[in-house]
This record gives sequence, structure tokens and C-alpha cells, in this order.
Amino acid sequence: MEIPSKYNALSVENKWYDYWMQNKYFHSVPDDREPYTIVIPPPNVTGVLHMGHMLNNTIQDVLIRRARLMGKNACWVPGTDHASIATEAKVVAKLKEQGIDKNDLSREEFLKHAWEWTEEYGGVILEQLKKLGCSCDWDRTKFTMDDDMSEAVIKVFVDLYNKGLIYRGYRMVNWDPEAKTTLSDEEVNHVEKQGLLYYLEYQVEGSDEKLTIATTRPETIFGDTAICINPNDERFTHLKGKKAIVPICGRVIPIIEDDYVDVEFGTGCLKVTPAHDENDKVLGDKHQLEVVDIFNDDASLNSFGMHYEGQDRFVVRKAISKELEDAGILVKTENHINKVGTSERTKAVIEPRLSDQWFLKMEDLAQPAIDAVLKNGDIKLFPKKFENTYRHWMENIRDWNISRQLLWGQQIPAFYYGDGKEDFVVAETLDDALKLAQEKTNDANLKAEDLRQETDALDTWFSSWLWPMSVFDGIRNPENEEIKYYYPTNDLVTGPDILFFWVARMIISGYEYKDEKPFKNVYLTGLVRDKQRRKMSKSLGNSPDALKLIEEYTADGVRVGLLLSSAAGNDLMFDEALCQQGKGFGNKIWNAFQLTNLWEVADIAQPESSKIALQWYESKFQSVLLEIEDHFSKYRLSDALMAIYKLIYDDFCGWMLEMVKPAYQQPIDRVTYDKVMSIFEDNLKIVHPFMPFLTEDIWQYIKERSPEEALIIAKWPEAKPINTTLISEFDFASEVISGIRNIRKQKNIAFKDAIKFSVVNNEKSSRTFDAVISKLGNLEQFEYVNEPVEGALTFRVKSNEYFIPMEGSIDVEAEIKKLTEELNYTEGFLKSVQKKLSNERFVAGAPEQVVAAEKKKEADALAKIETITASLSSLK
RNA sequence: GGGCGACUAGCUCAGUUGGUUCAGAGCACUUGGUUUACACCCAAGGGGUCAGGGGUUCGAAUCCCUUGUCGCCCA
Repeated sequence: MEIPSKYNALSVENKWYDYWMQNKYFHSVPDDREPYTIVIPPPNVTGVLHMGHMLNNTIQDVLIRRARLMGKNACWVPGTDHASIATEAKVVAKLKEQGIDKNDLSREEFLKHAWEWTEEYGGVILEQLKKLGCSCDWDRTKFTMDDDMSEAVIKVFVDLYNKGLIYRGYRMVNWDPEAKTTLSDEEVNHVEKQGLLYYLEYQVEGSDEKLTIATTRPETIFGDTAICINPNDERFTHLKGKKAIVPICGRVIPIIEDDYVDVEFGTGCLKVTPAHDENDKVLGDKHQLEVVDIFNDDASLNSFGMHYEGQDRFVVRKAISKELEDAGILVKTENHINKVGTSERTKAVIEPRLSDQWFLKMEDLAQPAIDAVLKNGDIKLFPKKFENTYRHWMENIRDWNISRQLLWGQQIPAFYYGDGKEDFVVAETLDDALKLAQEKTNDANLKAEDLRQETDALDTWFSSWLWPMSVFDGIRNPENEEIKYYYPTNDLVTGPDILFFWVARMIISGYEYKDEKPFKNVYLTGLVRDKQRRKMSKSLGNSPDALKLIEEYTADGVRVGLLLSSAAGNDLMFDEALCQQGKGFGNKIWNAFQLTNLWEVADIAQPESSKIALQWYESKFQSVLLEIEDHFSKYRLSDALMAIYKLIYDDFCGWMLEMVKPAYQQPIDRVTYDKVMSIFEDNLKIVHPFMPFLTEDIWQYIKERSPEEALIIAKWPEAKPINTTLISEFDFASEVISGIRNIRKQKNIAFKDAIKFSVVNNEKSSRTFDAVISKLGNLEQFEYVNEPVEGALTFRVKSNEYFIPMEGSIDVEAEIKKLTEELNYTEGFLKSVQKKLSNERFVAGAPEQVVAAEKKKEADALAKIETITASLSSLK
């Protein structure tokens, strides 16, 4: 087989992805193996691949590929969610471009457009994941609006309603006047905005006195239904029981007392607008105040706004402050910074608004989810620090507003048969609803046409909280083979920003519907930021084009780059240099493979140095294998990758290949070659989860392989005993080799010039690696001597002294200086150790091991000092 | 305002129960190198009062208190 000297990533990536797909390696069906399951956090159909997705899905792919290699039945279910607000906004915008107004369309017509949009753009992001190498079971791709998925959602809604957990309530909600829908608390961002505090004078009824109140929203005076003072505030005691007159509209409102009012803030006097402020609503309920809603659903003023009717709230704020000022009612303004709720999707300023909404009672449902994470450890969060945040949220959980005033989503299955607020039934189908309605009204003549379905749709999270069950049809068919086999899933990989939106709710629904956790471990990744620590976002334009990155650095390179510096739960400061490092690593592996291809194999004797090098690497490999198991068990993927990186780069390429490499134009012996190639294969296996393309490519070049022998389904290397002596002997030998290299460098001795070498082996160190030292040091002779060699350059490793004889004179002064420095350092070290050992409380208090270690240090230092002193005296 | 978390080399981060290997890794940097796989490379090297201060201890990056800075969540 012709092997190209350069690695061509693009063609390789396409070739092997196609090969994997054709052979259905990603596809999983239940069998008698242990399952390993991940469900993807479904990206929005509106999304395109960004850095967050790349990181998140690389992690999932590493986990799933490793599980596959470990012989598990690996199943990664992909899919997308319908993102009601975002998608509806996109569709509305597109229609607008075409000159179509959403309000002119029927529900069915609008949904048709939405489906068209979804079909056109919804799959884009999944195609991009393939470029990254993601080994999802594409045959299982799901969408939260698929018929079966929607059916599950409706079934759950009806069930929860029948259990008394869903209710309809007139509540203050977060109203997005741009999208004309409510948002959950989690979809509201509080941002600091510079505003003004307006001081307004209200006339007290039947008196000349004026009351000054401070407000940030003068336009809401039309909705004022009371003035509130603190009962303990002596400045206002005389006003008890009196009334005040609202400026401009002239409404007469009571002055009430409540210690809710902060005496310090503003004037200590508060205007109460129950329809437009959460806290005022509470006051209003408490004091039975009138509720005056002054806004239309687009946040323009309604008829209560008098001459401002039809104008936007912010326009009115300006206009009315002018009017108030002209009338002498506005006495002053002050700068004031307050946090304003804004819509995560449309960025519009949220308007607190009272309206009829559907709510899910959360308190009882949440209990098993609290226990699972915080009490019995059924579900583990990585990193653990998120348990605190989880606890805080779960223990203060509020009812979930699940209705949205949107068309794109599952329509709430409530059917109204009359005009009363309670004149409705909830059922999965119209037929069922009709029966229920007939029963409830005792009217057998009630017809289907008499029923009107609720127009609100369900929150998108009300679909995705069922995701780990519904993708296996576990809601509609709870006893089916797939849900029984794959559920609970193993790992969930997602961002901490949706810990509550999604993760907590999946846990809640899992216990409610399967009486079982949805996953065992939750790995929370960090957010991807740029080098200035700004969160990468489309609006900032600081997110690199994902596909371009892959083009430039290869998919493997980008995967490695992303993982190299992303400790779990810590934000990742993305830097393209990391991808370059990833690409460089791939190049290194490729070139190592090139080297083995250049070798001519012959049936000759195996050199001692090769034999020992192979034995050493096998032990080294095994010890790193253990290390990476440990990292994986703790979801420390970047540490696992770094351990592998160093193993391959330093130990394999830097040391082992150099040790076994035959001399120029010499053949390699067959025993060594075969062993090197089998080691190479083991290396490829452990790199494969991180760099799937390159490794598969080399794997397939090494030998002709049948589809059953592909790397993607190979067997993870087995654990074998580790010869730790060999590893520490090598570490010692590598110090000796470094010493030789240093002297060569200092004295400009070219590597190709062989040198003589001798040692006074005070350490009685083993001679196992002598052949290796000779080879890598290019020694023409390696002698063990009892006395220092005169006229030689020296260096020491522990108490061993090494000599390289030099032609001509040695710079005695320089040698003495070097030795004196080493002596000073070692003596200082000895002193600190002895100080510790002479401290009785240390010897008595510290564990035996620690004391023994200190004694060993002392002995080593003493031996070294002896060596150095001897050398010095021989020089002088 | 309430809560949580962080602060270790120029950068990004490890550092588990206080104790061999505790001050580390990778990158970056400096110096040297046309070593027959690789300059996307090789070799060597410099670099830190572990945010500041106090305490507990024979011993603190690690435990406690305090100050500061930053981040996140909630109001």
C-alpha cells in the first residue's frame, strides 16, 4: 500500500467518516453487552455550530468512543429541540421579509411555515457535528416536535393535570412585549442600566399638603392605586387614613401603611402599581387594592393612559416627565442605576404583567431530585462544586410557568366549553375532551365544534425535560425493550448555564415517570471565552468559524486544542494556538509512523538496547494507562489527554523510538519491529477517542483490516503488571544521558563523534540500561572504575560520578567552580534535612514513612558530598 | 443587598487526607542545533513571597480568621 508522506486531513476525515457510517459502527441495538448511553443536549434548530457546541460534543464523543473501545454497547442519541421563542422569531422575521404579517396567518398556516423553516435549517448543526467526527447513532436522530415526541409531551401534561399538579393561575409573569409571550424567570437576564429616579408630588386630598414620591417609572402613574408609607415613619404619621390624588389622571387613592417600605430609599414614600410590579402586587393583594392594567400586549399604553394611549412605554416616559415638569409636579430627577430584566432571546425589557398562565407545582416533584443529587449520591455532578448551586435552587424552587403565548410548540391540550375561567377540560384528544366536557356539563349534546382549544403552547423545556425518556419512547411505551436497556443513561455533558433549566428538570421528570434517575453522572463543562475573557457570542462576533477552524487545524487538531486546556467546570479561554498544538501532535504521530515505514526488516539478532527499551516502554505504557483510567473516572479529560500526549510525544517518540532506531541504512531486527508495531497499535487505541481520524488512518495502513478489525471497534489495551524497577532505572539512565548531552553541548562535541565514558558507581546502580546509555550517548566505551579519572570532564547523578576523558587540557578552574557550586547546594540541602531530623517533635510526631524519607535524603546528600569532596581534592 | 466559587510561572491550569517525588505541567520565552521520521522538529535553560496580613501545627499552596480583587447565581 502506498503511504503518503504528508497527512491529508480533509480526504482522510471524509474517507473514514463515510467508512464508519457505511459499517454502522455508530448504530446501537440492545444486546447482551453492558450499555453505555449518552443523550445529546439537543441544540436549537436555529443554531449553527459554535465553540460551546464543539467543546461539549467533543467531550461526548471522547466518552462514547472510549466506551466503545472498552467493549460496551455505546449509544449516543442525537437530536435537536424546537426552541419555540427563537424559532418563532426567525420565522416571523423571514415572513416579514416576504411581506407577510404573522397575525394574518392562521395557526395552521404559520406552523406550515415553521416546519418548512425547520426542515431547511434544522439539520445544519447536526451535519456540522459530523465534520467534528461525532459518532452519534444518526438512525436515532430525534426532534422535540416529532409526532411521537409531542405525543409524549401531551401525555405528560394530561397526567400531571390529572394528578392536580398543573393549575391555571392569574399571576405576575415576565412579559416579553416584543415576542408577545411570557418568559420563565430563567430566561430573563438582569442587566444594569443607567436610569433616572423621578421625584413626583402627589396632592393630599382635602389639604394643601403635597407628598413627594420617588419612582423609576413615571409612566406607570396611571396604574397607581395607593400610596404606601412605613407605619414607623414619623414624618408621615399625620397622613394615616388620608387619600392622595394621582397627578394628571386625578384618581383618588388611599394612603396605606406597610413596613415593607424602605424608609431610607427615595422619600420613604412609595406609589403602588399592583398591575405592573411584583412587589406592588403583593402589597395590593394584602391591602385589597384595585388593579389597573395600563398596558397593551406590546407595552404601549391602553385607554388608562389617556392622551398617551397607543404610545410605547419608553416614549411615554419621556413625554410624561416633560408634562409633569411643566406642571411643576416633577420636582427633581437623580441618576439611578437599577437592574432591568431583559429577554434572553429578544433583549426587550421585560414588563411584569398579570395574566392567566399554566403552572406546574414543583415542590413535591422536586424532592426525589434533591435526594438523588444531595443525599444518596444516585447522581453525581462533576465538578462537585455545582451541588451548592443546585441545592440553593432546588430548595427555593418555585412553580414553573409552562405556558407560552406562541404558536410554535405543543398546543396545550385544554379545551374550553364556556366563558368561565374554569370551563375547560384537559385531555389528550378532542374526542376524549368532548366526553369529559359532556360529563362535566351534564350536556350530552355538546359537540366537538363547541370546544375551543387553549391557544398557548408549552414551554420548550417542557419537551426537553423528558428527553432521556422520550428518545427511547419511554413515556408512551414504558415497558419497551429500548427504554429498559438504555435507561438510565450514563453520562450527561452540558453547560452549567442550563443546570436548572434542563438538568434539574430531567432529574425531576425521570423520578416521576420512571422512578429512576435519567443519568448517573453530569459533567458540566465551562463556557468558552475568548482571550479577553469575554463569553463567545454571535452578537460580539468573537467566535471563530467552527468549520474554518477544522479546515485549518484538522478535526483532530481542534478536538485536542479544545480539550487541552478545559478543566471541568472551568471556563475555557479559547486560543487558536491550542488547535495548532493539536495539529502538531497529529503531525508528530504521523511522522513516527513514517519512521517505522522507512525501516527495512531483517532476521537478525535483537540488540540488548532494543530489548530493554521495549520492556521499559511497556511498563511505562501500563503505568500511564492506569493514570488515564483514574483521570477518566473523575472526568478530567484534559489531564487524561495530557498524560497521553506526554506518553506519546516524550516517552514513545522522544525515547523509545530513538532507542530502537537502527543505525543509518541498517535494517531493524524482526522481533523489535513486530513489537514496536504492536506497541504502536496500543498507542493508537488510547489516542483514538481524542483523535479518531488520524488514528484510524494509520491503523488501516499498518495492516489490511476487515470491517470487524477497524480501530473504532478495537479492544482497549489490557492492564498488565508494571515493572516499577525498570521505570525508575530508566529515569536514572535518562539523567545520565542528559549529563552526557550537556557535556557534549558545553564542549561542542558533535554527536557523531563517539566518546569514552566511565563511572564510579557509588550508587551501585543497575547496569540494565548501559546498552541504552551507550547508544544514545554514542559511547565508544563504557567503563566501570573505582577511582576518579584524571583529565576528564565530570558530572554527577546522585552520588555516582561520570567521566568523559578529553583530549588536551581540562579547564581545572571551571571544573572546580562547578563542583563547588554543587557542593554548596548539597550542603545547604543537607543542613535543612538535618535540622528537621534534629527536631524531636518532628521525629516523634511525623509518620514513620516521612521520617524514613528524610533519613534517606540525608544519606543521599552525605554520599553526594563525599563524591564531590573527593573530586575536588583530586583536582587541587 | 444575599449566597457560591476562585486567586499558584508571562498565559492556561494541576496540586486528592497538611508530610518522600512540593512548589509542578503544557504553552510561551531564551540559548544552541542542516542529529536521514518530524523546523508542525531536537537539546539545554531561565522563570513563582502559592493575592496581602494574621493564626493553628514539629511542619501550611493545602486548615481557620481577616482584607483585597475577580467571576457566577439569586434578589
